[in-house]
Amino acid sequence: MSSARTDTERHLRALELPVVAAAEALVGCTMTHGATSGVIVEAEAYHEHEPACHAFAGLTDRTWPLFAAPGIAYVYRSYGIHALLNVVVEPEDVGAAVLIRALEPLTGEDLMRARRGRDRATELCSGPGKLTQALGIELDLNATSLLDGPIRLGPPPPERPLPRVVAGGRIGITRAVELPWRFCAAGSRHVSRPWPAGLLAS
DNA sequence: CATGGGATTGACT
DNA sequence: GTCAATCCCATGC
Repeated sequence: MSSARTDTERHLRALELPVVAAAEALVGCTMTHGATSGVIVEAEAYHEHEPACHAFAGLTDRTWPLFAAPGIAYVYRSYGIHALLNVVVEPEDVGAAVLIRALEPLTGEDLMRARRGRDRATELCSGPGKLTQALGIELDLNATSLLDGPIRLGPPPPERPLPRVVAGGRIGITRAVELPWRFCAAGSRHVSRPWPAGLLAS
């Protein structure tokens, strides 16, 4: 695929892929809620067969959206404080999702600044808890469709080259840390953390 | 039913 | 670098 051409179906194709490929393919796509939107610059894959995934515990009151059809949001409370946004993928009855970890702000930056109480563009959406705050996403949007809204997953912005993607270990987990299931837009200043030296080119 | 910990962030030393 | 905030859920007694 040419990196100089965007693709209006990329987000839809990503929803049909296995979760690791989906996480990589979603980098460069857009996420929109109301007037705010951004380009995904960091995402991580989670799958029920590995212990860092909530779905590892099986089907529960908390995890059921992970086992639902691809294209819905899994939004959960982290550390009692933050709402974290995932894109559910893989067929129904398979628990898998892509955690959206960082966005490059595209529209509604001033509203993001007001919600976040921060000015610099790189402080608005550079973390999974930050971007939900910037976009106004809370737990009431759990299990809603990412194709019909209110939150919308969309294709990469037209006329923008797709980013090169680098892979590395996932952040903030204690189990299955060896899996290189974190994907970042190479060179982006909007990621949650700079990638370590060991990151592999994709 | 009590408890421990977490896919985080921001403030502070 | 350290640490508290804060709450839902899974686990174990």
